[in-house]
Amino acid sequence: MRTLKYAILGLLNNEPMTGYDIGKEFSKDLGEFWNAKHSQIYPELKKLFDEGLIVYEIQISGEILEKKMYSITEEGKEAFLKWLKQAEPLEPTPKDVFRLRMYFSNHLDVPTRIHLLEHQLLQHQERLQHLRKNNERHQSIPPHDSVDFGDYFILDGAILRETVTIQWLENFIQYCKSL
Amino acid sequence: MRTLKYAILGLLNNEPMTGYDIGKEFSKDLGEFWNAKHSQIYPELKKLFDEGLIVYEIQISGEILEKKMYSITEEGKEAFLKWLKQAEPLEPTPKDVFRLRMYFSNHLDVPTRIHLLEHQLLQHQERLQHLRKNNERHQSIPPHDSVDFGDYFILDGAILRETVTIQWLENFIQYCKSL
DNA sequence: TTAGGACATATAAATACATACATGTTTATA
DNA sequence: TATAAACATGTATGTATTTATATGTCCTAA
Repeated sequence: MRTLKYAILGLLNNEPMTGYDIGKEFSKDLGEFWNAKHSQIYPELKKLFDEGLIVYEIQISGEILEKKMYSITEEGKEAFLKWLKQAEPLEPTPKDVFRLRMYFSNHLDVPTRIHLLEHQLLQHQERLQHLRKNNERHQSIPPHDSVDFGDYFILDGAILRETVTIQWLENFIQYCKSL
Repeated sequence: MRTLKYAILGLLNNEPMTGYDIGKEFSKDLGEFWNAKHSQIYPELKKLFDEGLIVYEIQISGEILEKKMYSITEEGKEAFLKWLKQAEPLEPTPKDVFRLRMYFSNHLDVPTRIHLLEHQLLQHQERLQHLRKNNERHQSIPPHDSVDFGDYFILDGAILRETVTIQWLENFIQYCKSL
């Protein structure tokens, strides 16, 4: 599917950046739904360059440090927009180790079960708080054609997702405590 | 992390089955949170056998068709239970191509955006219906130490997840239509 | 009785991803 | 002015996963 390809093209379609910058983007809100390590990013950038979808310009930081500032080509924009417009069949639901564990939870004694659930709950509460904090940035819905719109959109989705996960966990903790 | 290893051990901990059966399990409710193709299952079974965590008995179906009925060993049970009890740090949030696409949605004209959202919505509605149908099997919460408990638990989570995804999509469709 | 779908197992090849190795420079701050 | 954190780019190796290739048998329904 080459999804990373399009993630990178999409970022470069907004503004030129370095491989390092792309890695940083993946640690922000976008990282809630897509990410890659630099060991995947740099080879992919080379590939996209070979395909003529991006170009770069070497910039000097300080005295000698070279960085490659990548930007998207016309061909790259076309490829990106073609991908962006595509309506695709639903992907298989994403893997989730914790839920796999809970699938087998009948083999756990009740206190251990509660402990695992509460441990998970705490972490989701922290993530939710973090997401809400990020969301404060948006005072209202950003203009639909601004770069911020997508960020607002998926942050909203991430917050809903965490909220419902927390509900689910709390629900089952309560049930287990009633046993 | 060898998660597939534990998914398989967990299934065999419930009852002996063949590689083919394991594949079928991954196409049921469990598949909402973990799955693997047979090309991954068979080599993993060989590996688990080499590690002494499972054994098999050859059974004949019909006249000649051999099938390997796998069952878990004591060592396998121990390994499985040890894994099951572990409280682990939150995994990174799962990748989601559609949300990645929507992150870049400011580059789409509004009708295309609505079309993509509605296409996605329809598919999630179908999945939700399918999950609800599966859930009818459970008249009430199964006993906490029965094999059905985990199934009920994660089905409930899957239904909540789809419900909130649909809410999110409907919300944004409405917003886009107001533009 | 025959054809199609389900049952059954396996390997090969390619892609995707994570972890580790490798090597530096620049900037802010203590 | 030293030092730690952030900036910056790459490769190597191993693991995980998907898609394709390969080869059958068994069962059910028309």
